[in-house]
Amino acid sequence: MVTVPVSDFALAETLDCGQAFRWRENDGGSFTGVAFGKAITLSLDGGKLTIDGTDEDEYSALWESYFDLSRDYGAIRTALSGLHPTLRDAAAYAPGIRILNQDPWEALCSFVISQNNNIPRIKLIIERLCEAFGDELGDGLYSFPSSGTIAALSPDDLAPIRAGFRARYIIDAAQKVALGDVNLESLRTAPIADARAELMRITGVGVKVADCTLLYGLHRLDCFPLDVWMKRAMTVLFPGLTPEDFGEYGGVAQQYIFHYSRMHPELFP
DNA sequence: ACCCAGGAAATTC
DNA sequence: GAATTTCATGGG
Repeated sequence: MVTVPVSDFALAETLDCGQAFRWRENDGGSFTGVAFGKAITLSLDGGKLTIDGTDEDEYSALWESYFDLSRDYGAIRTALSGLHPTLRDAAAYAPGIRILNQDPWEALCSFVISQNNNIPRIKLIIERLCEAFGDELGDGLYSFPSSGTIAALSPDDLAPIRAGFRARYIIDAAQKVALGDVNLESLRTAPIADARAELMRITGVGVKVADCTLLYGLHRLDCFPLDVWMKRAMTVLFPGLTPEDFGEYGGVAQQYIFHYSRMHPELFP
């Protein structure tokens, strides 16, 4: 168990805003989930974050980075708020959002599953994937299966998770990652256009899934994924602006806007 | 029986 | 090449 002071961080805003799919809210507002093969429970009380299921060493090596706790999101929010009044409103609506440092393979696989799908069902498919092919961690929790594990499967093997037409996409992604044909780690520093093109060599990965992988899996904070919600939001709330106009922290802006738009569907008749 | 879902591939024009 | 159709599944 570890307790640390935090600011600009809210559990529900960060863990249930569509960037990660494996965190569940418990009674009382704590969250339980699995990342990098470790299960933890988080609670936040008066600016103090408590993580149950870890220790100081693991916190420093993993969770501080996973939750991006050493970055000054207050400063990012201030900078973004000056760009556009509606962006200021969106950032003020959920000021506790942080962009997670997820495992790149998990992010890639999750956003392949996300295509033409809705968030509740995305979560169900991913949970079935983990339960069937991940390692059991106790308490009904499972790790996300490695690319090597999935690479050895056939579409028939994946039938029980009911991913539909995405099954063969999942397998192609796993094979390219497991064989090193696509080197995810090299995409942390590659020029963003090259990184996107490399990901799009995978069947089932287009611009949107590639950008989500770069932002949520490789922490490329300038990536600005455009899904159906964001396209609507750009047309209605930010006419004339492009993703590039949001700058080096465009990905953070994107997440503020995505969450704000999803919580205010009445803005989009 | 519709329609849609954090899209992308396959087909058609 | 750009526009349209199809893809598998579940929920409303």
